[in-house]
Amino acid sequence: MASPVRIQTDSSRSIAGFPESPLSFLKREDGIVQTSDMLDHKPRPDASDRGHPGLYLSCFDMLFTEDTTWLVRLSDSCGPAGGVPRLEPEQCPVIDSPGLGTSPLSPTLEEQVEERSLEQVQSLVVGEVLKDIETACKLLNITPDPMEWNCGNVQKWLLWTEHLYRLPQVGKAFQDLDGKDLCSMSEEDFRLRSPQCSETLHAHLEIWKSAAWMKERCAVGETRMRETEELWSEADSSCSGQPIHLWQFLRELLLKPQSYGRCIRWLNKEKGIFKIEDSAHVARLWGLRKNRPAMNYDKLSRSIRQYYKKGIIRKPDVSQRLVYQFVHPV
DNA sequence: TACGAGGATAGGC
DNA sequence: GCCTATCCTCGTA
Repeated sequence: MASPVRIQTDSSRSIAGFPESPLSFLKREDGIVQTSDMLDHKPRPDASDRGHPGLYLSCFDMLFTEDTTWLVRLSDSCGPAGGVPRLEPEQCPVIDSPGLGTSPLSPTLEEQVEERSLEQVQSLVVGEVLKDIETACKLLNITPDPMEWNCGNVQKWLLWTEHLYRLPQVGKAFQDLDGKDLCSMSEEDFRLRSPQCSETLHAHLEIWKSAAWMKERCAVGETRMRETEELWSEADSSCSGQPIHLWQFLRELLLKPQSYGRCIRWLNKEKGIFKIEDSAHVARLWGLRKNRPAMNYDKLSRSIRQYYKKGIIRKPDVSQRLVYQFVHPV
């Protein structure tokens, strides 16, 4: 299996300085790009073994290591004199592969086809990142733009990031910061507060900032927007201002199989039958959502069973472990 | 050992 | 009062 996508911020150009820093380039020497679905979702020990604070985004499915083969390059070419063309997010990234488009000679047909394929796959990658950030925002009930976060939002994001990358708890080191403070921090600032996790946190924040920048500056693809809005309109509980119920949260996860299909999935959507594939993971997500770090499946399942009496969830006719059924399917 | 069922209690809203 | 978290006992696979 080819190595996963890796994103690296180019330290020679400050991303923190925005706005000239869209998530714009993915590069790899052998010209093979992997989409999120191809990636391993487990933290890979080899990165930490090398002493590299690799980011293994179990949800975002992106990677960050010190390996410079992959590069997220800041584009100052989005438009003349800093102007930004109105590009769809899928159009913004440009694959810059050695041997492709850099030859003084006209590229061969084969090269052109390969370049187009790379662009398409890369567009998928960027699209997935944006989509996953939106999903995380909904689950955490925070805005996608870190600049708008209050201290509580920052803590939620930190919890989420700790969870994604199996980091030690770092919330206390950042408890006095809001989003603006966080975004103004350099990697060195992160290092001062959290020597262990500074690179991971900083890089992850840069991805979020880049995504927020793209969302703001680039016209979001109408199709994707519609799809996203439809998705959320089905199960959006976070916009109502009401506290989310567990059954709503489970339905949210079920409606995003691209993100959570590995931990919870429909067995029979028409009948509302679903299976919790990774009980611990679902419990952790629920704990994150509710700010209950001690949440576990034992407690979550007890809450689910409370729905039996209310007629919201029940066990299916043929009872199976970790399988439940919505009494009133979507 | 993990999961399932359900009683009891506490706390937040 | 409702909802959820938490703790508990007991049973089952």
